[in-house]
Amino acid sequence: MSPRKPAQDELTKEAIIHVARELFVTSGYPSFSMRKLAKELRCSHGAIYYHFKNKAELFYGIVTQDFLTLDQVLEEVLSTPTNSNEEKLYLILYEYIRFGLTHQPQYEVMFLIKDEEIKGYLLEAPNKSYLHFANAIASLASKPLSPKEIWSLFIGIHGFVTHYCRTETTFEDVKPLAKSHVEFLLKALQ
Amino acid sequence: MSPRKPAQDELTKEAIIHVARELFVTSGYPSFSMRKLAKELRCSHGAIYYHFKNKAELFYGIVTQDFLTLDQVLEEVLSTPTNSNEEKLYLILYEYIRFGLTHQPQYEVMFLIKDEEIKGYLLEAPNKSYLHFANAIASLASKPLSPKEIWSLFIGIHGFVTHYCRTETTFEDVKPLAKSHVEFLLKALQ
DNA sequence: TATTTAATTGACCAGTGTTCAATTAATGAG
DNA sequence: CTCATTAATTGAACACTGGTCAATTAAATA
Repeated sequence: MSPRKPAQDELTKEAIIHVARELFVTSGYPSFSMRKLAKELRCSHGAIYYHFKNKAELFYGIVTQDFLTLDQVLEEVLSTPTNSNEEKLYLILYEYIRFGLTHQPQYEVMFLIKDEEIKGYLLEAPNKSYLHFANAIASLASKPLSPKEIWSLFIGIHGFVTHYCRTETTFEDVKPLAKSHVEFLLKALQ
Repeated sequence: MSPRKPAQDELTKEAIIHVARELFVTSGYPSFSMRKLAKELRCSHGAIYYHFKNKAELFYGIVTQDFLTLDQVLEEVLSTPTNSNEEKLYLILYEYIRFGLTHQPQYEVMFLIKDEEIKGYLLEAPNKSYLHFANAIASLASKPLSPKEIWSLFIGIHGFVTHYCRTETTFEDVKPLAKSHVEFLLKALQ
Protein backbone atom coordinates (compact mmCIF):
# COMPACT_ATOMS: atom_id res chain seq x y z
CA MET A 1 0.00 0.00 0.00
CA SER A 2 2.04 2.90 1.33
CA PRO A 3 5.82 3.00 1.09
CA ARG A 4 7.75 4.06 4.19
CA LYS A 5 6.11 3.05 7.44
CA PRO A 6 5.81 5.35 10.50
CA ALA A 7 9.02 5.44 12.52
CA GLN A 8 7.82 3.08 15.26
CA ASP A 9 7.22 0.31 12.73
CA GLU A 10 10.50 0.67 10.89
CA LEU A 11 12.56 -2.44 10.30
CA THR A 12 15.98 -2.92 11.84
CA LYS A 13 18.72 -5.43 11.07
CA GLU A 14 18.25 -6.80 14.57
CA ALA A 15 14.51 -7.30 14.24
CA ILE A 16 14.94 -9.03 10.90
CA ILE A 17 17.64 -11.36 12.22
CA HIS A 18 15.55 -12.12 15.28
CA VAL A 19 12.49 -13.20 13.33
CA ALA A 20 14.55 -14.88 10.61
CA ARG A 21 16.42 -16.95 13.20
CA GLU A 22 13.13 -17.99 14.80
CA LEU A 23 11.64 -19.00 11.47
CA PHE A 24 14.77 -20.79 10.31
CA VAL A 25 15.32 -22.64 13.58
CA THR A 26 11.75 -23.87 13.82
CA SER A 27 11.07 -24.80 10.22
CA GLY A 28 14.57 -25.45 8.89
CA TYR A 29 16.71 -24.08 6.11
CA PRO A 30 15.00 -25.64 3.07
CA SER A 31 11.56 -24.30 3.98
CA PHE A 32 12.91 -20.83 4.77
CA SER A 33 12.25 -18.15 2.20
CA MET A 34 12.61 -14.40 2.03
CA ARG A 35 8.94 -14.05 1.23
CA LYS A 36 7.82 -16.12 4.22
CA LEU A 37 10.13 -14.04 6.39
CA ALA A 38 8.61 -10.85 4.98
CA LYS A 39 5.13 -12.14 5.76
CA GLU A 40 6.21 -12.85 9.33
CA LEU A 41 7.68 -9.36 9.60
CA ARG A 42 4.55 -7.85 8.03
CA CYS A 43 6.54 -6.11 5.37
CA SER A 44 7.22 -6.62 1.69
CA HIS A 45 10.05 -8.95 0.71
CA GLY A 46 11.79 -6.07 -1.02
CA ALA A 47 12.25 -4.24 2.27
CA ILE A 48 14.58 -6.94 3.61
CA TYR A 49 16.95 -6.28 0.74
CA TYR A 50 17.36 -2.72 1.94
CA HIS A 51 18.92 -4.06 5.15
CA PHE A 52 20.69 -7.15 3.78
CA LYS A 53 22.35 -7.46 0.41
CA ASN A 54 21.00 -10.98 -0.03
CA LYS A 55 19.90 -14.15 1.69
CA ALA A 56 23.47 -15.25 2.34
CA GLU A 57 24.33 -12.04 4.19
CA LEU A 58 21.21 -12.47 6.31
CA PHE A 59 22.22 -16.00 7.26
CA TYR A 60 25.70 -14.83 8.04
CA GLY A 61 24.07 -12.39 10.45
CA ILE A 62 22.23 -15.26 12.08
CA VAL A 63 25.05 -17.75 12.52
CA THR A 64 27.74 -15.33 13.70
CA GLN A 65 25.86 -15.41 16.99
CA ASP A 66 26.07 -19.19 16.98
CA PHE A 67 29.82 -19.20 16.43
CA LEU A 68 30.06 -17.12 19.59
CA THR A 69 27.80 -19.56 21.42
CA LEU A 70 30.03 -22.44 20.34
CA ASP A 71 33.09 -20.59 21.59
CA GLN A 72 31.35 -20.10 24.92
CA VAL A 73 30.58 -23.81 25.16
CA LEU A 74 34.30 -24.60 24.90
CA GLU A 75 35.23 -21.79 27.27
CA GLU A 76 32.81 -23.01 29.91
CA VAL A 77 34.21 -26.52 29.83
CA LEU A 78 37.74 -25.16 30.13
CA SER A 79 36.90 -22.88 33.02
CA THR A 80 35.13 -25.45 35.16
CA PRO A 81 37.56 -26.09 37.98
CA THR A 82 35.91 -29.23 39.33
CA ASN A 83 37.03 -31.49 36.50
CA SER A 84 40.37 -33.02 35.65
CA ASN A 85 41.98 -32.38 32.28
CA GLU A 86 40.98 -35.85 31.18
CA GLU A 87 37.36 -35.16 32.05
CA LYS A 88 37.52 -31.80 30.32
CA LEU A 89 38.91 -33.40 27.18
CA TYR A 90 35.97 -35.75 27.19
CA LEU A 91 33.53 -32.91 27.84
CA ILE A 92 34.85 -30.74 25.02
CA LEU A 93 34.00 -33.42 22.51
CA TYR A 94 30.75 -34.36 24.17
CA GLU A 95 29.56 -30.76 24.46
CA TYR A 96 30.52 -30.11 20.85
CA ILE A 97 28.14 -32.89 19.85
CA ARG A 98 25.47 -31.49 22.14
CA PHE A 99 25.85 -28.07 20.56
CA GLY A 100 25.62 -29.47 17.04
CA LEU A 101 22.52 -31.51 17.73
CA THR A 102 20.71 -28.84 19.74
CA HIS A 103 21.46 -26.28 17.02
CA GLN A 104 20.97 -28.43 13.94
CA PRO A 105 19.78 -25.80 11.48
CA GLN A 106 22.57 -23.50 12.56
CA TYR A 107 25.22 -26.23 12.46
CA GLU A 108 24.13 -26.97 8.94
CA VAL A 109 24.76 -23.40 7.84
CA MET A 110 27.93 -23.09 9.92
CA PHE A 111 29.70 -26.25 8.76
CA LEU A 112 27.67 -28.23 6.28
CA ILE A 113 26.07 -26.13 3.60
CA LYS A 114 27.71 -26.10 0.19
CA ASP A 115 26.03 -22.90 -1.03
CA GLU A 116 28.91 -20.88 -2.48
CA GLU A 117 27.33 -17.55 -1.60
CA ILE A 118 27.04 -18.48 2.07
CA LYS A 119 30.54 -19.95 2.17
CA GLY A 120 31.72 -16.64 0.73
CA TYR A 121 30.38 -14.81 3.76
CA LEU A 122 31.58 -17.36 6.30
CA LEU A 123 35.18 -17.68 5.09
CA GLU A 124 37.19 -17.40 8.30
CA ALA A 125 34.51 -18.12 10.89
CA PRO A 126 34.68 -21.93 10.70
CA ASN A 127 38.49 -21.85 10.67
CA LYS A 128 38.59 -19.58 13.67
CA SER A 129 36.12 -21.81 15.44
CA TYR A 130 38.27 -24.86 14.69
CA LEU A 131 41.40 -23.18 16.02
CA HIS A 132 39.56 -22.52 19.25
CA PHE A 133 38.65 -26.19 19.41
CA ALA A 134 42.15 -27.35 18.51
CA ASN A 135 43.79 -25.14 21.13
CA ALA A 136 41.42 -26.40 23.78
CA ILE A 137 42.20 -30.01 22.88
CA ALA A 138 45.96 -29.41 22.78
CA SER A 139 45.96 -27.71 26.16
CA LEU A 140 44.11 -30.58 27.83
CA ALA A 141 45.88 -33.62 26.42
CA SER A 142 48.20 -35.53 28.74
CA LYS A 143 50.86 -35.74 26.02
CA PRO A 144 51.65 -33.53 23.02
CA LEU A 145 49.27 -34.19 20.15
CA SER A 146 50.06 -33.78 16.47
CA PRO A 147 47.88 -31.45 14.40
CA LYS A 148 46.69 -34.50 12.49
CA GLU A 149 45.49 -36.21 15.64
CA ILE A 150 43.52 -33.16 16.68
CA TRP A 151 42.09 -32.87 13.20
CA SER A 152 41.02 -36.51 13.26
CA LEU A 153 39.28 -35.93 16.57
CA PHE A 154 37.38 -33.03 15.07
CA ILE A 155 36.48 -34.91 11.91
CA GLY A 156 35.29 -37.84 14.02
CA ILE A 157 33.01 -35.60 16.06
CA HIS A 158 31.90 -33.72 12.98
CA GLY A 159 30.88 -36.98 11.34
CA PHE A 160 28.68 -37.85 14.29
CA VAL A 161 26.91 -34.50 14.28
CA THR A 162 26.57 -34.55 10.52
CA HIS A 163 24.94 -37.94 10.47
CA TYR A 164 22.39 -37.21 13.16
CA CYS A 165 21.68 -33.79 11.68
CA ARG A 166 20.72 -35.48 8.47
CA THR A 167 18.37 -37.86 10.25
CA GLU A 168 17.10 -35.00 12.45
CA THR A 169 17.72 -36.96 15.62
CA THR A 170 17.66 -35.12 18.94
CA PHE A 171 20.64 -35.06 21.25
CA GLU A 172 18.58 -36.78 23.94
CA ASP A 173 18.02 -39.73 21.62
CA VAL A 174 21.73 -40.33 21.03
CA LYS A 175 23.23 -39.33 24.37
CA PRO A 176 24.59 -42.82 25.12
CA LEU A 177 25.88 -43.21 21.58
CA ALA A 178 27.56 -39.82 21.80
CA LYS A 179 29.28 -40.93 24.99
CA SER A 180 30.59 -44.14 23.49
CA HIS A 181 31.67 -42.39 20.28
CA VAL A 182 33.69 -39.83 22.23
CA GLU A 183 35.26 -42.59 24.30
CA PHE A 184 36.11 -44.41 21.08
CA LEU A 185 37.86 -41.38 19.63
CA LEU A 186 39.79 -40.73 22.82
CA LYS A 187 41.07 -44.29 22.84
CA ALA A 188 42.91 -43.45 19.62
CA LEU A 189 45.06 -40.98 21.54
CA GLN A 190 46.74 -43.65 23.67
CA MET B 1 6.63 -28.27 -32.07
CA SER B 2 5.29 -31.80 -32.70
CA PRO B 3 4.33 -34.15 -29.89
CA ARG B 4 5.60 -37.72 -30.10
CA LYS B 5 8.94 -38.07 -31.80
CA PRO B 6 9.77 -40.76 -34.39
CA ALA B 7 10.63 -44.08 -32.76
CA GLN B 8 14.39 -43.76 -33.13
CA ASP B 9 14.42 -40.56 -31.11
CA GLU B 10 12.20 -41.77 -28.31
CA LEU B 11 13.36 -41.28 -24.77
CA THR B 12 14.16 -44.19 -22.48
CA LYS B 13 14.69 -44.32 -18.73
CA GLU B 14 18.25 -45.41 -19.44
CA ALA B 15 19.04 -42.54 -21.78
CA ILE B 16 17.63 -40.04 -19.33
CA ILE B 17 19.60 -41.46 -16.41
CA HIS B 18 22.75 -41.53 -18.50
CA VAL B 19 22.59 -37.87 -19.45
CA ALA B 20 21.27 -36.83 -16.04
CA ARG B 21 24.17 -38.57 -14.33
CA GLU B 22 26.66 -36.87 -16.63
CA LEU B 23 25.13 -33.45 -16.02
CA PHE B 24 24.85 -33.96 -12.29
CA VAL B 25 28.36 -35.37 -11.86
CA THR B 26 30.01 -32.58 -13.82
CA SER B 27 28.08 -29.59 -12.56
CA GLY B 28 26.84 -30.79 -9.19
CA TYR B 29 23.51 -31.20 -7.51
CA PRO B 30 22.59 -27.55 -6.83
CA SER B 31 23.05 -26.49 -10.45
CA PHE B 32 21.14 -29.49 -11.75
CA SER B 33 17.61 -28.84 -12.98
CA MET B 34 15.01 -30.78 -14.90
CA ARG B 35 14.88 -28.05 -17.51
CA LYS B 36 18.64 -28.08 -18.09
CA LEU B 37 18.46 -31.85 -18.37
CA ALA B 38 15.64 -31.55 -20.91
CA LYS B 39 17.70 -29.10 -22.95
CA GLU B 40 20.59 -31.58 -22.92
CA LEU B 41 18.25 -34.37 -24.01
CA ARG B 42 16.71 -32.12 -26.68
CA CYS B 43 13.22 -32.69 -25.35
CA SER B 44 10.72 -30.75 -23.31
CA HIS B 45 10.94 -30.95 -19.52
CA GLY B 46 7.46 -32.43 -19.41
CA ALA B 47 8.67 -35.53 -21.27
CA ILE B 48 10.96 -36.51 -18.41
CA TYR B 49 7.98 -36.67 -16.08
CA TYR B 50 6.48 -39.35 -18.29
CA HIS B 51 9.42 -41.61 -17.45
CA PHE B 52 10.09 -40.50 -13.86
CA LYS B 53 7.49 -39.46 -11.35
CA ASN B 54 9.68 -36.65 -10.10
CA LYS B 55 13.23 -35.43 -9.60
CA ALA B 56 13.72 -37.63 -6.53
CA GLU B 57 12.85 -40.80 -8.44
CA LEU B 58 15.29 -39.81 -11.16
CA PHE B 59 18.07 -39.33 -8.64
CA TYR B 60 17.23 -42.62 -7.05
CA GLY B 61 17.75 -44.14 -10.48
CA ILE B 62 21.15 -42.53 -10.67
CA VAL B 63 22.56 -43.43 -7.28
CA THR B 64 21.35 -47.03 -7.10
CA GLN B 65 24.19 -47.70 -9.51
CA ASP B 66 26.59 -46.02 -7.12
CA PHE B 67 25.46 -48.12 -4.18
CA LEU B 68 26.42 -51.13 -6.25
CA THR B 69 29.78 -49.58 -7.07
CA LEU B 70 30.42 -49.00 -3.37
CA ASP B 71 29.55 -52.63 -2.61
CA GLN B 72 32.04 -53.69 -5.28
CA VAL B 73 34.76 -51.56 -3.73
CA LEU B 74 34.37 -53.43 -0.43
CA GLU B 75 34.12 -56.77 -2.18
CA GLU B 76 37.31 -56.18 -4.10
CA VAL B 77 39.26 -55.35 -0.98
CA LEU B 78 37.93 -58.47 0.74
CA SER B 79 38.74 -60.72 -2.17
CA THR B 80 42.33 -59.61 -2.66
CA PRO B 81 44.36 -62.57 -1.43
CA THR B 82 47.72 -60.78 -1.20
CA ASN B 83 46.86 -58.73 1.87
CA SER B 84 46.59 -59.63 5.52
CA ASN B 85 43.38 -59.00 7.42
CA GLU B 86 44.99 -56.03 9.09
CA GLU B 87 45.88 -54.54 5.73
CA LYS B 88 42.41 -55.24 4.43
CA LEU B 89 40.86 -53.50 7.42
CA TYR B 90 42.95 -50.47 6.63
CA LEU B 91 42.06 -50.66 2.96
CA ILE B 92 38.32 -50.90 3.56
CA LEU B 93 38.37 -47.56 5.34
CA TYR B 94 40.83 -45.99 2.93
CA GLU B 95 38.93 -47.11 -0.15
CA TYR B 96 35.68 -45.94 1.35
CA ILE B 97 37.17 -42.47 1.55
CA ARG B 98 38.47 -42.76 -1.99
CA PHE B 99 35.02 -43.73 -3.21
CA GLY B 100 33.38 -40.81 -1.39
CA LEU B 101 35.79 -38.23 -2.71
CA THR B 102 35.90 -39.53 -6.27
CA HIS B 103 32.08 -39.65 -6.35
CA GLN B 104 31.31 -36.48 -4.43
CA PRO B 105 28.01 -35.52 -6.04
CA GLN B 106 26.78 -39.08 -5.71
CA TYR B 107 27.99 -39.42 -2.11
CA GLU B 108 26.06 -36.28 -1.33
CA VAL B 109 22.81 -37.75 -2.61
CA MET B 110 23.54 -41.18 -1.12
CA PHE B 111 24.40 -40.13 2.42
CA LEU B 112 24.25 -36.39 2.91
CA ILE B 113 21.20 -34.80 1.38
CA LYS B 114 18.34 -33.87 3.69
CA ASP B 115 15.69 -33.64 0.97
CA GLU B 116 12.76 -35.61 2.38
CA GLU B 117 11.56 -36.71 -1.05
CA ILE B 118 14.94 -38.22 -1.93
CA LYS B 119 15.28 -39.85 1.48
CA GLY B 120 11.86 -41.36 0.86
CA TYR B 121 13.17 -43.14 -2.20
CA LEU B 122 16.48 -44.20 -0.66
CA LEU B 123 15.09 -45.66 2.58
CA GLU B 124 16.92 -48.99 2.87
CA ALA B 125 19.79 -48.43 0.47
CA PRO B 126 22.09 -46.57 2.90
CA ASN B 127 21.29 -49.06 5.68
CA LYS B 128 22.00 -52.01 3.43
CA SER B 129 25.23 -50.36 2.35
CA TYR B 130 26.24 -49.83 5.96
CA LEU B 131 25.53 -53.45 6.86
CA HIS B 132 27.84 -54.49 4.07
CA PHE B 133 30.51 -52.22 5.51
CA ALA B 134 29.92 -53.39 9.08
CA ASN B 135 30.11 -57.06 8.13
CA ALA B 136 33.33 -56.50 6.26
CA ILE B 137 34.85 -54.72 9.25
CA ALA B 138 33.68 -57.38 11.70
CA SER B 139 35.08 -60.19 9.60
CA LEU B 140 38.50 -58.61 9.39
CA ALA B 141 39.11 -57.46 12.95
CA SER B 142 41.61 -59.41 15.03
CA LYS B 143 39.23 -59.42 17.99
CA PRO B 144 35.42 -59.24 18.26
CA LEU B 145 34.19 -55.67 17.83
CA SER B 146 31.07 -54.21 19.37
CA PRO B 147 28.44 -52.70 17.04
CA LYS B 148 29.22 -49.32 18.61
CA GLU B 149 32.89 -49.59 17.71
CA ILE B 150 32.07 -50.39 14.10
CA TRP B 151 29.58 -47.55 14.01
CA SER B 152 32.19 -45.16 15.36
CA LEU B 153 34.59 -46.25 12.65
CA PHE B 154 31.97 -45.55 10.02
CA ILE B 155 31.03 -42.18 11.51
CA GLY B 156 34.70 -41.26 11.66
CA ILE B 157 35.20 -42.06 8.00
CA HIS B 158 31.92 -40.43 7.07
CA GLY B 159 33.03 -37.22 8.78
CA PHE B 160 36.19 -37.13 6.70
CA VAL B 161 34.35 -37.60 3.42
CA THR B 162 31.67 -35.12 4.42
CA HIS B 163 34.15 -32.40 5.23
CA TYR B 164 36.13 -32.71 2.04
CA CYS B 165 32.96 -33.03 -0.02
CA ARG B 166 31.87 -29.67 1.33
CA THR B 167 35.17 -28.06 0.40
CA GLU B 168 35.19 -29.93 -2.92
CA THR B 169 38.68 -31.26 -2.35
CA THR B 170 39.96 -34.06 -4.57
CA PHE B 171 41.04 -37.39 -3.14
CA GLU B 172 44.53 -36.81 -4.53
CA ASP B 173 44.84 -33.65 -2.44
CA VAL B 174 44.09 -35.43 0.84
CA LYS B 175 45.63 -38.86 0.27
CA PRO B 176 48.18 -38.49 3.09
CA LEU B 177 45.58 -37.05 5.43
CA ALA B 178 43.22 -39.90 4.60
CA LYS B 179 45.96 -42.36 5.47
CA SER B 180 46.66 -40.77 8.83
CA HIS B 181 42.98 -40.43 9.64
CA VAL B 182 42.37 -44.11 8.98
CA GLU B 183 45.38 -45.01 11.11
CA PHE B 184 44.02 -42.79 13.85
CA LEU B 185 40.65 -44.52 13.82
CA LEU B 186 42.22 -47.96 13.82
CA LYS B 187 44.29 -47.09 16.88
CA ALA B 188 41.02 -46.79 18.78
CA LEU B 189 40.43 -50.50 18.27
CA GLN B 190 43.38 -51.57 20.39
C1' DT C 1 -7.72 -48.89 -42.89
C1' DA C 2 -9.68 -47.30 -38.57
C1' DT C 3 -9.03 -47.20 -33.75
C1' DT C 4 -6.67 -47.34 -29.73
C1' DT C 5 -2.56 -46.46 -27.08
C1' DA C 6 1.90 -44.34 -25.96
C1' DA C 7 4.94 -40.54 -25.93
C1' DT C 8 5.73 -35.60 -26.32
C1' DT C 9 4.83 -30.74 -26.16
C1' DG C 10 4.27 -26.37 -24.07
C1' DA C 11 1.16 -23.53 -21.59
C1' DC C 12 0.31 -23.03 -16.91
C1' DC C 13 0.71 -22.99 -11.65
C1' DA C 14 2.92 -21.84 -7.44
C1' DG C 15 7.00 -21.05 -5.68
C1' DT C 16 12.08 -19.13 -5.30
C1' DG C 17 15.92 -15.05 -4.96
C1' DT C 18 16.76 -10.57 -6.60
C1' DT C 19 16.28 -5.80 -8.74
C1' DC C 20 14.45 -1.37 -9.07
C1' DA C 21 11.34 2.68 -10.27
C1' DA C 22 7.90 4.84 -7.78
C1' DT C 23 6.27 6.46 -3.53
C1' DT C 24 6.08 8.37 1.02
C1' DA C 25 7.71 9.37 5.94
C1' DA C 26 11.27 11.59 8.39
C1' DT C 27 14.82 14.93 8.58
C1' DG C 28 17.30 19.25 8.05
C1' DA C 29 17.88 24.06 6.10
C1' DG C 30 16.31 28.58 5.44
C1' DC D 1 6.43 26.88 8.96
C1' DT D 2 7.91 25.49 4.32
C1' DC D 3 10.45 23.11 1.15
C1' DA D 4 14.11 20.25 -0.63
C1' DT D 5 16.62 16.17 0.59
C1' DT D 6 17.23 11.66 2.25
C1' DA D 7 15.89 7.18 3.99
C1' DA D 8 12.83 3.35 4.04
C1' DT D 9 9.18 0.70 1.81
C1' DT D 10 6.33 -1.21 -1.78
C1' DG D 11 5.13 -4.19 -5.42
C1' DA D 12 5.71 -5.11 -10.21
C1' DA D 13 8.93 -7.49 -12.96
C1' DC D 14 12.66 -10.96 -14.26
C1' DA D 15 14.62 -15.27 -14.55
C1' DC D 16 14.62 -19.20 -12.48
C1' DT D 17 12.73 -23.79 -10.05
C1' DG D 18 9.68 -28.46 -9.74
C1' DG D 19 5.51 -30.16 -11.23
C1' DT D 20 0.75 -30.89 -13.83
C1' DC D 21 -2.03 -31.67 -17.70
C1' DA D 22 -4.96 -30.99 -21.99
C1' DA D 23 -3.86 -31.23 -26.66
C1' DT D 24 -1.43 -33.45 -30.20
C1' DT D 25 0.74 -36.91 -32.97
C1' DA D 26 3.46 -41.31 -33.94
C1' DA D 27 3.22 -46.12 -33.30
C1' DA D 28 0.83 -50.29 -32.48
C1' DT D 29 -3.19 -53.04 -32.83
C1' DA D 30 -7.61 -54.80 -34.57
